[in-house]
Amino acid sequence: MARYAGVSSAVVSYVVNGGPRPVSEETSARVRSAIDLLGYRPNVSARALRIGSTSTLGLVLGGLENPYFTELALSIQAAANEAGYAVVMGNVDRNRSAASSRHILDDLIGRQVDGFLVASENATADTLEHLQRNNARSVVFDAPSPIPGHSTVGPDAAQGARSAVEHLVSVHGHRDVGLVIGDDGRAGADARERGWQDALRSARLLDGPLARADFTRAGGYEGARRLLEAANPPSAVFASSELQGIGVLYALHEAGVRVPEDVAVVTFDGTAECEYSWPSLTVARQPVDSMAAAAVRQLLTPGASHHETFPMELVVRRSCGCVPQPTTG
Amino acid sequence: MARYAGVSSAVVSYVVNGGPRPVSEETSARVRSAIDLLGYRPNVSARALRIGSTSTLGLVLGGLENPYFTELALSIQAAANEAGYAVVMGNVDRNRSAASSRHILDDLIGRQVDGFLVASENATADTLEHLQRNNARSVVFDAPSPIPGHSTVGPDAAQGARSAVEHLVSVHGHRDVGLVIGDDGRAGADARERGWQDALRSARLLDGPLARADFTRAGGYEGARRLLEAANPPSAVFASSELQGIGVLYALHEAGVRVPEDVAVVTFDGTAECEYSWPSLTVARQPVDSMAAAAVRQLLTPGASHHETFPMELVVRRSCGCVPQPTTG
DNA sequence: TTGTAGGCGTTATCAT
DNA sequence: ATGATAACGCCTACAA
Repeated sequence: MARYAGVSSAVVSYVVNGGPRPVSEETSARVRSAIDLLGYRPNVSARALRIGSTSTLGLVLGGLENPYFTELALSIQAAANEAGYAVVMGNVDRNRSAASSRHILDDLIGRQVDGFLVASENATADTLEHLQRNNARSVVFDAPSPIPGHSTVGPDAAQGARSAVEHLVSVHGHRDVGLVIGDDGRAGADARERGWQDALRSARLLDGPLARADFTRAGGYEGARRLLEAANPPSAVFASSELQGIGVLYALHEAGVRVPEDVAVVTFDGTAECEYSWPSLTVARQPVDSMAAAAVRQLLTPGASHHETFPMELVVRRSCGCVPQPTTG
Repeated sequence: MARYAGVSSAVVSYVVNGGPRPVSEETSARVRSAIDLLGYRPNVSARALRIGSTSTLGLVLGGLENPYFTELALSIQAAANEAGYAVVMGNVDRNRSAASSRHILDDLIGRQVDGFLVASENATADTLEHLQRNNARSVVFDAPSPIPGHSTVGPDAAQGARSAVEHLVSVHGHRDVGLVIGDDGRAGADARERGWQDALRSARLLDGPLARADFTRAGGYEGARRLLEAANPPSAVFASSELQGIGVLYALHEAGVRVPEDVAVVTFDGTAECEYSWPSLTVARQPVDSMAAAAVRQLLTPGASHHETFPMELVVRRSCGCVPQPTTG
């Protein structure tokens, strides 16, 4: 006990956290030296027990194998640490069932985390309700749209998608732009799909062909295969997630189709992976850092819940045709 | 307080954790029903304070932007959860200085984690010593070689590298295999470099050209550029990390060099990213799951510290020349 | 400015 | 088989 080191008792508490009461410079110095002499560290469990706060946030997130989510998680980490909070990952297991996700929440609740950061894809009605029942603070990130009664943060996905497709149309003159997108069972519900549509319609073009497949590399591959097998394949493709974009590229290469000469590609998300794909992918990039910071801020500052939206930025690279290819083909 | 719900006191403890003392079936049932009636959850902080254990492991790991480390972290998570432990990430920030990494450790120590999983690249003498001084259990993972007095887990990197280079030599007949590898200041110290050398020498070939660069995509790009600029570039390249392999591919494409026809490539690590690169990368794959499980096991089971090594597996794909290319070039 | 003491929710020991 | 009770380490009135 550090108390024996100096001569004081609860004064050490005052010193450790600029306590509610002032301490004379002299004793304060003595305590501090004793602290790092004895290598004293406040016991977080005891503090948590007393205070009722663990300075810990729970991150509920599946699919960290998607580099976009990895980046998001890292940024959230950084933002949380910045604010003095640690992050414990909500047991993101590969095979997430309803039961397991309930289990995850209960574990985190039991650990007395001060708040929950829930990825949109994990924010089922069930989950949100469970959280509310245990009156836990929470914010949903990567949210495509507001969720009544909950704080949400997300990109302006429609705008991002639109800007990518508009680039294809107005700069490169494509008139037939296909879409590879996920299938959440609600056709047309995805903002990315709307953005793609908007861009085409306001250019007075017909909706291009569309392939629904998983939001994975394999899904992108499969979607592109379907597009290619048509009698009249499109001259450009918008892959609505970077992972799919990578798969699209693979399918195109495998089929001997040149990118961007034969088919141009643009995509959505924008991690490091699509910077070093070949060709490098033109992409509507998510403002990951800003969104992460906003999510943590919303979680930590009291106030009415609302939806916060962030603009996406078009990053132009080779796959749309902007950078000349080497003299290969 | 759940105690008022039933009529008992510490019996609830016995029933919650099959306690050290038996409980009659009748009261046990009464307690259990009270528990989920009141939605009671044991307070982990209090338990930790009393018991001295938090059922939490600290993961000290920089560079999660490398998908190999992401996979490793995920597997460690899974293994830890399996064993009933949560994982809190050791504030992996982008700009890790000595001071910050010390700060990370102290935070984790204060949180009373039951043990530390430290990535080899973060396991500086300083860090290890600090851990020992605070008598914290720890294990170093992704360790290239034993560290006296510490538990370590790592791949048999020399064997993995050798098998990749041997494939190039014996199956595809390459006689001039370049190496792109990191620079840790100790030339020749890396087991991957030794494996590459061994494979060449036992085939009675001369050491190929060698480029040292960062273990990143950009590093691989830069290394490949240097190899290409030589008057006599090699006919094959071993990139000693997957990230570098991706960068090598990019540089080759950009220069209009065909892979694998003009230059073959093999690499090391083996996450999903190199499965969908073009061409897909032949790779010596790390046994991520086994290593993660072993690290957690070593950390949790008492016993003398030792070094545990895991064999790597060669995954053959297109970049070495095994799969015929489409009729493009 | 500093010391004393009570209590946060658990578990474990000691009685009963 | 179960009820009381002390103690884990910290924070914070309150007293000095």
